[in-house]
Amino acid sequence: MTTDAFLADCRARLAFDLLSNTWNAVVLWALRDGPSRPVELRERIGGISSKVLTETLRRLQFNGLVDRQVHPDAPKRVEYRLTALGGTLLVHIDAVGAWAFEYGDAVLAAQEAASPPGPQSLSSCSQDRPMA
Amino acid sequence: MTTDAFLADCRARLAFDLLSNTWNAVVLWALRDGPSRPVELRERIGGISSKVLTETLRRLQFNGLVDRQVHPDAPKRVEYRLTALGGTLLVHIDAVGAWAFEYGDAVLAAQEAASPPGPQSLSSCSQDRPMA
DNA sequence: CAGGATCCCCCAAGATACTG
DNA sequence: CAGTATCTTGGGGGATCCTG
Repeated sequence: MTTDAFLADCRARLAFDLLSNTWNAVVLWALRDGPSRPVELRERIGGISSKVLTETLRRLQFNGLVDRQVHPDAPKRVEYRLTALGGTLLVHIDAVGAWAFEYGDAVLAAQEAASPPGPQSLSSCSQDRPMA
Repeated sequence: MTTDAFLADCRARLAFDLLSNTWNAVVLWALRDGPSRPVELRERIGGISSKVLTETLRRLQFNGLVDRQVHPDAPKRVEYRLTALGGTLLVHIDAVGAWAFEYGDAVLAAQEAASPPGPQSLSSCSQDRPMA
């Protein structure tokens, strides 16, 4: 853990990569309250297209974080749920979510302090999530 | 937290966005052991260009997570350090890093189990970090 | 409703070169 | 060594249409 620590230490990177895209964390978070169907997830999340949701779920599944189940009912019924592994990661995602609740304002304050004088910038929510 | 929970709940999103790019988390992590100069960070991280490092640091600074200090020495000397706010987030990033140490193998196993028969795929590290 | 297939756009991130 | 300026690209992610 001294010189070329990080490249060598790719284990940690692996996890960071897992969270370094727009939807993985959000979708995992959306699965916190139990198995859900895609429609449910979509309305719960908001602003994610069906295509992207599927991609994300498949990606999570590929990494062993999510499990897909098809109930052979009359109208096909699909459910996604966290795997045990996914559950262990969710804990930390939750923690980050909680962090946001506590310090989100501080971040927004810093952003406003940093950005120019622009008077009417305050962001209540919705559209304005400026930069990564 | 019922219907349109997540969009409303943009606080959490704000934090997820903070981690939803390739370098933010890694750089924060690289700052865990105290103030560092860009060169140090670069060699510690590995694989990040000077340009991208600067961009990342500036972005973190913009969000109030990192602090930039210029020592007016003979050869200009710049240091970046975590802010108090950044420290509070680092805790959780650390947790994710630790998670990776514990469950990284499980993820890789899942990946291999999922991908076709391909015999010689085992990834020790280095280049092969397949997908997000 | 689940989720493929397509087309398209944009920008994060890489490479390279230059300044103080 | 710190940082900026350009140019380029890959692919994530949006929109739309179509199927079982």
